[in-house]
Order: sequence, then C-alpha cells, then structure tokens
Amino acid sequence: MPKQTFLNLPEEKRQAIVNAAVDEFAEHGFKSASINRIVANSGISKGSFYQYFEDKMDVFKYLVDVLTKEKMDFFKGKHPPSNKLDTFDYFRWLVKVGMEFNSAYPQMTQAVSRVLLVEGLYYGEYFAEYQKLTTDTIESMIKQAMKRGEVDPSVDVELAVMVMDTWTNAITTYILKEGMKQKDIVKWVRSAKTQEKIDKLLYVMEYGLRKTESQFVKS
Amino acid sequence: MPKQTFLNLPEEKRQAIVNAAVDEFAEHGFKSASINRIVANSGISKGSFYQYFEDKMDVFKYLVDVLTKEKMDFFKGKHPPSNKLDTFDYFRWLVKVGMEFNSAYPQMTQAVSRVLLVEGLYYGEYFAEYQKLTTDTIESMIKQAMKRGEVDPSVDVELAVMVMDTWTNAITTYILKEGMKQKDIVKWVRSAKTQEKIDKLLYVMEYGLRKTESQFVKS
DNA sequence: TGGTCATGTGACCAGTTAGTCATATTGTAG
DNA sequence: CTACAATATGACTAACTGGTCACATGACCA
Repeated sequence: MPKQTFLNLPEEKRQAIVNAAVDEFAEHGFKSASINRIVANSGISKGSFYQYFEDKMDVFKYLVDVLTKEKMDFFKGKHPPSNKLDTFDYFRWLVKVGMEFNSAYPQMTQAVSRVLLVEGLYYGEYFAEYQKLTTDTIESMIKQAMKRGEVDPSVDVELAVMVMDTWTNAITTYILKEGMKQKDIVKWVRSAKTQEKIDKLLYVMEYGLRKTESQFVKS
Repeated sequence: MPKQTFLNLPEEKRQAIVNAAVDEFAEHGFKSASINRIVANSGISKGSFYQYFEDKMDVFKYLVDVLTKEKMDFFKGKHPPSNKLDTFDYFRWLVKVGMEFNSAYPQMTQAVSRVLLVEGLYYGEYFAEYQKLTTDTIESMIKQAMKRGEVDPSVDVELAVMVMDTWTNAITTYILKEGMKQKDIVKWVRSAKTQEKIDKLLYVMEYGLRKTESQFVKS
C-alpha cells in the first residue's frame, strides 16, 4: 500500500498521479507499464514516486483499491427493479449496472481489467486474490439459483461458475473495446442497441444457441 | 517473412531457433519478448538473427505459418465420425480435434494464442487478419446451421459468431492453462474427465444454463 | 592455390528501464 | 529568526532493449 506521504498529498496532486498511472496501465498493461512515463506524465520527480510507493505493484494495487471503492459507492445508489427477481434476472441486473459503471470509469476499468483478467492469466499467483472475489460472488449466486431449482440439473457448480465468469469477462471486454471507439461511451452503453446486445448474450447464456421452444422477448 | 538465408539453414539449426522463439513468446507474449533472449537460447549470434528475420514481428509471423501448416496436416488425418452430423455436433468434433492438436503442440499453441487472442485485443490492427480467419470459419458454420433451422431464430449471425468465438477461445485458454500443469497433457486432454468438461461446456452453449426440458447425455 | 561471395559474429550505439541517494527546498515549531 | 524534520529533486548506476556494421570464417570454383 502507498506510504503515508502519498496519502497526505493535496487531492489535486494525488489525482494527477492516479490519472497518469491509470493511463499507463490501460495503454501498456502491467508488465510494460513504465514508472518513468508515469512520473513524467504526472509531473512529479522520480524520487517522489519512490517516496509514495514501493514499486509498480504497489501503485497498481492502490488503483484496484480506488476502483473497488468507487464501484461499491456506485452500487450503493442502485437497487434492483424488484426484490423477487430470479437469480438469472438479478445477474442480468448486476451485469447491466456493472457496465453502466464501466462506462462511467472506462479508463480505470480498462487499466484494472486488462491487468487482472488478461495478464492475470499468465501471472496467476500475483493477481489470483482479486479474481477470486468475482468467482466467489458468482459461486454464491449460482448456488442460490440451484437451490431454487432454476439451473439445469446436469450442470454442476464449477461448470456454471466458469460459464458465468466467462460471460462476465467477455461482456466487459466487449463493452470496453467497442465503447472506447464511441464519442460518448455512457450514451452508447445506455442505448437500446447496446442494451439489447447484452440482453441477447445473457439470453443465450440462459437458453442456449439451439432452437428450442424458448424465445427471446424484448424487455 | 524470413529471408532465404534462414530457409537454407540445416533443419536442426532452424528448429533450435523456432523452439527458442516459441518459448520466448509463450512465456513473455509479443511485446515483452526479447530478441536478445531468443538469440542466446538458440545459440546464434545477434547478427545472424537479423540476417534471417526483419524483426520480432517477422519471426512471429513465421511461427504462425508453421503452426497453421502443422494444424492443417493434423486435421488432414482426421475425419468426423459421421458425415451427417448436425452443425453443432460438427463444431463439437472440430473443437475436440482442435484441443487434441493443442495438446500435441502446447508450447507453440500457447505462444500463438497468447499473442493473437490476448495481446491481439490491444494491438488489433497488427493481428486482425489472423483472428478474421477463425471468425470467418465460424460464420459460415453458423449460417449453415441457420439454414438447417438448428439455431434459435431470435439469435442473429453476429451474436452467434460472438458466442461460438468466445467459447472457442475460452476452451482453448482453459485447456492450455490447466493442461500445462499436468505431467502428460495429451493423456489429460484425452481423459474422460476432460472430454466431459468440453462436452458439458458445449452442451451449455447449445442449451443454456437454465433448467428446461433438455438434459445432458453422456456421449 | 588464390579469389569471390555467402554466411556468421559480437562489439558497439543510442535509448530505455527500475531504483538510489546526496542535496535542495519547504513547512513547522520554538 | 533559528533549528530541525519532512518532503522534493534529478543526476547517476547497472542492466536491459533493438538494431548496425566492420570484420572473420566458411564454402565453392577456377
């Protein structure tokens, strides 16, 4: 974690450093992120950086903390449209609010998810703790869904978690990749077209690609 | 593409260079791969490397060509269990043979898929041509499936391609990540447990997570 | 043998990296 | 104003990067 010196800094200066770090990780990922560039872009000296942080990992972990805090605040202001949604509908609501958040903090989300979801695949040990947070949430949801008899009985917990985790990541990646091309990402995420895309992806997750008696219904 | 000088090299020397490059890309990805290390590990001099290849991209593209050729040869020796499989069963067969191939060339698959699937997300322009090959194959398959009425009519081509592409990548990533931990990856991929995992993932892709009247049946 | 051309080599260059540290500046308290 | 501690600085080191090039070695032919 950052040293006290950093936390004592005036808000403005701290923000400049966070912004520079976010941009650096978003553009280069963790391994190729350069402390030299972070320092140059935030207008502080090299020496100061090392008075604020231990190393690159230290500043990255701080960013994750900031993002986590922002996300919790964001979710605090949101409530599901009904308190008797089934688990899949609740998951859908979670995903949509999550994407709304991502569009509100696209650069920071990009930085963190690029490192955790993508580079994390290859440096598992370092970032595993963060990934576990997501899978644990999903796991408890899927267990609830199973208790309620909402899940295909031939599907076990591990498999269901993998499916939902895969789709959470795929949708996040899609929203960031396509959203970054838009001039107004918030508006784009809220647009009927994008919302329907998410709805349809989750519909396929729930009902599959094959033709059966089920049918997608616009919400 | 590599220069003629490289292609004239004795098989053994060429192989040493390919192996060193594969290991380097598999471990570090494209951006962080070091020509210095490739050179050191393959026992050639820096100067020779630049007589064989233009740069890092040149040697990587050569690896993709080698992998593509190996894969085509591999598939040439395989034939679907029946010639009247429906499209999803054919896709399942493709995925399984693909994973069999991946386990036969795990390091090379790791190197190429890490760069194309993962880094490709962020350096789209450079590697887009390779990704398009996969999506084009999937697209023609899904169009055929639609013609045959096998696909949920509320699903459009673009969505179905995204779903199948996502699963192809997720399964490849899973097989490589877990397989690399095994002492005998080929045996592990062929094991009943791994095959059932693939079957179940594809079952969920086809029929969804939700409880309906459909049921997974062991093949 | 001598000559010619392809191939091989590693020292070298300019640029980057993470991290350190002696010095300079600033803030605060007496 | 003085004295002391907290903070800020950027020059510096050692290790790396991709790429070049003058030269050495080898092969082949006359």
